[in-house]
Amino acid sequence: MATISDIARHANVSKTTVSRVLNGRPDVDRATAERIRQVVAELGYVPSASARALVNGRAKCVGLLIPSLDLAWVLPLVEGVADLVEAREHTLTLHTIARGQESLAAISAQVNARVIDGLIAVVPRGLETWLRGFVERGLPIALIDDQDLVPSVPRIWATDQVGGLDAGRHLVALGRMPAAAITGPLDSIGGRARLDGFRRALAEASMPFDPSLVREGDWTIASGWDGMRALLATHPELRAVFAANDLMAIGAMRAIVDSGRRVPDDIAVVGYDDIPFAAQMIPALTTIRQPLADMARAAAAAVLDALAGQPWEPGPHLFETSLVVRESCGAAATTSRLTERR
Amino acid sequence: MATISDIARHANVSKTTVSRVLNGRPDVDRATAERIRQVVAELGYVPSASARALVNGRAKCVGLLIPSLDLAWVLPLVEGVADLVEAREHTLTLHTIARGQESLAAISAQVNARVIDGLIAVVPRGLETWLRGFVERGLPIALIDDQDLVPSVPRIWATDQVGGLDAGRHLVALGRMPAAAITGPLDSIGGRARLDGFRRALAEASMPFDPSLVREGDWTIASGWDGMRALLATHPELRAVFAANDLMAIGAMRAIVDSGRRVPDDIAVVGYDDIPFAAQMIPALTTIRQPLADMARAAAAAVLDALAGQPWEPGPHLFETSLVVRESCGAAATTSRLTERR
DNA sequence: CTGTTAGCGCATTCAC
DNA sequence: GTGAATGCGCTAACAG
Repeated sequence: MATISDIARHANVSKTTVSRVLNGRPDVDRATAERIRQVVAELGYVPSASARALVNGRAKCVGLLIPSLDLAWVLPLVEGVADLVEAREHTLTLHTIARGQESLAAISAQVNARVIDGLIAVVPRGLETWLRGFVERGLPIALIDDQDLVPSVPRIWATDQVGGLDAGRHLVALGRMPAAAITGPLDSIGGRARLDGFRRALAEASMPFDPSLVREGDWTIASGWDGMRALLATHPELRAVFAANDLMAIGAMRAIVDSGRRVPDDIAVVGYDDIPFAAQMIPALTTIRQPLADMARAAAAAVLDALAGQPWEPGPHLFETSLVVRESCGAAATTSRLTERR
Repeated sequence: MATISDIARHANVSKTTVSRVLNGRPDVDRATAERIRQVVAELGYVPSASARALVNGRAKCVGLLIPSLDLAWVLPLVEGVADLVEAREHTLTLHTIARGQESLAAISAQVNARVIDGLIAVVPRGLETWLRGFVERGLPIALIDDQDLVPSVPRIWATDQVGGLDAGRHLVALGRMPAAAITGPLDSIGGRARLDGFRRALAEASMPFDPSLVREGDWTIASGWDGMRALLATHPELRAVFAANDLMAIGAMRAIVDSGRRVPDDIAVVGYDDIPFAAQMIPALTTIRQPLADMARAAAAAVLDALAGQPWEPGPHLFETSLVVRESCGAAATTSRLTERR
């Protein structure tokens, strides 16, 4: 492997000059610069990332921390982040907390060893302490969908309450009452906001709100299934259900079918997130779309900007949700299905 | 940030000695070692990764190259790799070829800059040249599901033909004839092998093989949908279809439903891969399971072992496929559904 | 415009 | 058992 010294020797200049043209400094003679570039190309020279990292104090690398890849809604996030990080010529490292504390310790080690310059985190509860530690050490961080637990960093968020509202309104407009809700954990901001929105939609329509029509889930398919089964048992007259994420909606759909009912004929379901598979379900899932990839790009941009020395913008960055009407509520625009699949 | 010098000073020893205990060398006095460890803990010292990388020539980092995160079957692969890489105390960088040549160039740059010590690649066609280049530069590589295009590296594979055979046998046993097939690209080894297995199953049962019952897809949902529509148009008497991957199977299911038929009542479908969502489809998809996560771990192990100086085992590593019976063929073990969902 | 000197943080000879 | 010196490949003063 060629080093900067090799280039310097072959081009009859000092390492410094080579370094200058490598970093695009203007104060180099056109001719020498060209000659150096020539040699660089001939020898196929590429500067050592570790040497640069050592001297610059930056590895040009950002980490992405996610709870797990099992959660389908993280995929658009990973894609969005990967996209921007690569475009800005940084490396992306992937970290999950699949192995619990052990994983956290590993990530913490990476941070301390300065292998990553910044972190984009999709925060599960219970990570605040670690994250705060990182912030204190001066690590640029952006949080996606967080719990407001780590203040003074950029937080990327979507309009949860509006989302719940739109979901509820859709069901109301379709006359699918009574409608139940399977919520996210109610000790999470997002979980509460989505439910609040839903309740507001009912209130708008002067529909009574029945607490027994609400089941608290934990974002998993299994909890959606459980919640729906319970709901169906106690409220056989149900006409619709709003699940606070698509995973739970999928679980709910299964429970509905298992009970011998049909979607959407007997029960309408609207989900939340618009994960890639929502459009592939049969019937295709009507859902509240979060612009996950855009949110991810915003998060990545925040830490990348910070690393580039640009103004740091702590606080919430809000993104808009939107209702995606498909088949699971019986109000499908049939043609759209085809479009989505090609 | 504390450096090794700080530790040395605080512990009244030389940097050399600190380095020794840090790297677990035996030739250090018990007491001094203990004292040093003490100081390290107190100051929360963590060695700089870049400094180490520079002097060791290794960054303790391996890259994972995948075509895209949109392909659901890569998820278990990413998980498997992430799992093992983390366990072996390395960093995992993620690379997609979402932006085509540009992406490749970026990855190539990373390799040349020595940010990664090894590479695990899920090889789409068209990458052979790049990959060969990496191999020539001495980069440890493992290939998952490759096309046999890069010889002399470990290649992780599953028993494609057996998979196709099992799928065909299942349909034969169920009496679901005539059965069609939507294949992968027939210029890929895997695509051909799965079809060959399927044909063998028909031959075993002395069923005639009708070429018009075979449609070539490209692994995408859209191609599964297209293929199924064409099949249905020309062969309305169809009773079953074998799709060479789950994505195409999902597309096929949609086409079947769009045509007014039902799965599995009218047409049985069996897929291939067992992606996470296969079990969540309604009806749940019967499929040929590839132990994707295990395969990924094997790939990761191969490059990690190579990096650890252990024997390099080029050539194919074969994994076994297995039939997972769910609902889409009408032969469901009903209880299993619940188990899978919890 | 260019080269000399120094040092980033660590591991590794080689002495002692 | 321990330490002083040297260098990994690169960038950053500081001179000229």
